[in-house]
Amino acid sequence: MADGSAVENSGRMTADDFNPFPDSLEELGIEPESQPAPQGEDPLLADLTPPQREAVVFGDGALLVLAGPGSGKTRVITRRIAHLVNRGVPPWQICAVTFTNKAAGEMRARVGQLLGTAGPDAVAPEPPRGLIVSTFHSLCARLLRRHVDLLEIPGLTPTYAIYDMTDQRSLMKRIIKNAGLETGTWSPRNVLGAISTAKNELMDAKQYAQNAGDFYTRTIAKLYENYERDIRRANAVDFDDLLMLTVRVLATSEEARLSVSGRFKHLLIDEYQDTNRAQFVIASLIAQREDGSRPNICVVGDPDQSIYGWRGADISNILEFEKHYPGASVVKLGQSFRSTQKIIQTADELIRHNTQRKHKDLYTERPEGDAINVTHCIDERHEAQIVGAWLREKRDKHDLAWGEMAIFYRTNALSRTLEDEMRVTGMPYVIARGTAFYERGEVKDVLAYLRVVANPSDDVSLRRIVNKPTRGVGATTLTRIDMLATQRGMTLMEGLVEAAQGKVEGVSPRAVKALDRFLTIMGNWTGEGSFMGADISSSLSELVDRVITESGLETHYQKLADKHAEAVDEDKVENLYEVVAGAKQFEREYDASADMTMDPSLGNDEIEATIDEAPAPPLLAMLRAYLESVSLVADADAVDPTQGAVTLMTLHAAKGLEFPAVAIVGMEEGLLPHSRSRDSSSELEEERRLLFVGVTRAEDHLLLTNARTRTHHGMSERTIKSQFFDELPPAHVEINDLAGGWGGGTSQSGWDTGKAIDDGEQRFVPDPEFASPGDLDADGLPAIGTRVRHPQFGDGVVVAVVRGMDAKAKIDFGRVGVKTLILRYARLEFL
DNA sequence: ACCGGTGCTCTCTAT
DNA sequence: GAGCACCGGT
Repeated sequence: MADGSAVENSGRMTADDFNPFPDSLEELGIEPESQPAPQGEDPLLADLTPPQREAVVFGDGALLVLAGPGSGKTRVITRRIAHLVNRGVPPWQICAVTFTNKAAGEMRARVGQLLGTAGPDAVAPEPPRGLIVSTFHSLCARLLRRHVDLLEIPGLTPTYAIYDMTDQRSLMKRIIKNAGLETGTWSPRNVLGAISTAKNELMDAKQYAQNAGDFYTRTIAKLYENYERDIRRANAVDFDDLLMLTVRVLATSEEARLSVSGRFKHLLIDEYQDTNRAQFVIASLIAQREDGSRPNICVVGDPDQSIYGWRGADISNILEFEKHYPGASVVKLGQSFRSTQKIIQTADELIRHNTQRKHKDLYTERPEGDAINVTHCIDERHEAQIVGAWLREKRDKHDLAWGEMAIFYRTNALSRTLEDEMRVTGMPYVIARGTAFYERGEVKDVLAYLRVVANPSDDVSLRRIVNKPTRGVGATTLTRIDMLATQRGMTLMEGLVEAAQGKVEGVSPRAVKALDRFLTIMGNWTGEGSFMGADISSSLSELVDRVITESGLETHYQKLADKHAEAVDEDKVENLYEVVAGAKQFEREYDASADMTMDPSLGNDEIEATIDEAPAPPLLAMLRAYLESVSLVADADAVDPTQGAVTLMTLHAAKGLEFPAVAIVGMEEGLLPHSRSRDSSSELEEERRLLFVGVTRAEDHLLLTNARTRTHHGMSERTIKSQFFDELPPAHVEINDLAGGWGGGTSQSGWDTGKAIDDGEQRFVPDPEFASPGDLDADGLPAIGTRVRHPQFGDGVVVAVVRGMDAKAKIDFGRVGVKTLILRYARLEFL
């Protein structure tokens, strides 16, 4: 990768965790682990510390590994898997669960390497066939696909779609409106949040309704019921359903549970501190032994790195593991092989400020290392420049590659300024946002077509494409059909079929014709539903290719590009073909056996046979598997240190990774800790753990920055530096104040600038360096803190500025309050 | 039915 | 600063 080019890392998911093995492990950025072992000693154990070794060789039963950051937990899991296989456990009886597809892929590659007897010029050894290394959601999607019929939920079949947040919102929005409620007071986001929490605690709509007392929860209960009704009618499940319905399958069907628990004799779970109630139950049900013997369950995690409480993660799963599994053994790994002493001690000092925690000693034998660099910056652009300069210095002076550095932030919105800076200065960068590619409109269009092909009931996808490209089926037509369909309890697709036959009143002849054409195209792809028609594509990528051309999407986007002649529109056409390419790659890498062996009717011999030679899957099965893998792509899957670029990502996505140099930006009250955690000490502690995770990703160099003013809501606002700065050990920190001092303490909560100004705190006294009278910037806008006089409101202070055509300033006029004025019109006098 | 413009709202993390 | 609902012109 040449300097100056930004890498667009789509993180396009291929055959998810099937077998995308690279030619060499170095390509994946994985260091070969095996080292020459002393004669006679097991090479799997040779370079391990005593506690690591204990965890690897631990026999049957329950094992909890409490692993501090950088203590080699991935190493322990992979060695343990390899050790089990060497001990004679058939690989297909082992199931390991990780947090991301990426982590699963790497773990599988490492196990393959450990077990391979490859000589110097042999190709990279493959992991043992049949070994399952997967994420909870992938595993559940696959299990559910095989067993869903056992649930006997009307409308839910193995071709179900997986609805992401956008799909859910669009569905919920319609439900709220249909219920006669305002989407303002009842925001889809909040309603779905409540439903998600309920599902994570395994509470279905009925149970939720039974517990609903007040008006608010009763309304949510009603919406929950309607949501369930509609998502089932669409033959779809959401992310939480994948877990909840898997629990239901395993809990209600003896056959399903026995087929899973009978197969997986060893269960290993990574990042156990982030499991929720549903995941805990799934693990218990899989691990449960029929003969009453002790479950072979090995969980690895670190309570101090629990950062998904907001998503239902229940830290007591790991804290009370010994209670759940009496007689469980515990191994503690406290020694870090990753970070320098200063970084470890800084992280340790920080996390000690959490009161709700069991202390764990962290230590390292690595060198003392550099001091942690804390730099206070003027604004976010300055901050981006500082980070850029710091990274460049790391490359020049410490000989680091771009791929060995990363920038973390609390919210995705912060990436923009950093991107701009890196583009301008020609520093190669990658944003770890695996879902980004699939969030593009044109890509969603193609996928929506494919989803409807696989599952005609998929209401949300059908609405998206029925008139895209425009074919004369407008809002009026659709409303008519929708009303009829709802009345008769049909799916929207069934309504369209009626309408195309001219059976729906109020649908114009023109629209009837358009619908007929639309349905004919769809029918051609699916072989009229049989998926085996004469005119049907034989391969997945061929189908995708046909969908793009025959739907009219290609022409539509090509016309757009011709009309505007802009790169953005050209990209859209390119992206359509990228989907075809992705499908082709999926085809090549898809291992059907992983799906086939989930069949509960298979005996051990049959599983072995299927693993050895899985039959080619029919097109529909292939399409399902492809859509499923696409739905389950995670942002962190896009992390690839071999791309020769600096990686930008959220602190959440950084979990489990490590880099020689790490910069964490936006260390401000309201951002880190986030404003939403202000009123809750447990949430504040989670914010602290989030920073702890970020800090402990660093091997050698760490930079922490904040900006004195930051653009927020399109407004430039004054900030307060993060209270976490005060929790770092001064001896290890080197402070670099480039923002000209910070008036006032950090203990005040005052993220809202307007409110804070009203309390007259000293910190808002304009800094002379920035608020010198009449001080205007390059855009002719007053700096924050500038004193102004208004003929009507009197004297005031600029507290925020909005750039753009109609530049506005938020001005605090004391008694009169804070006003937002359009600078062009405001009769302002600068003092 | 479609398209472009304007004005409004809400703004975290993510499988 | 983006996504959206709404409105008026074609």
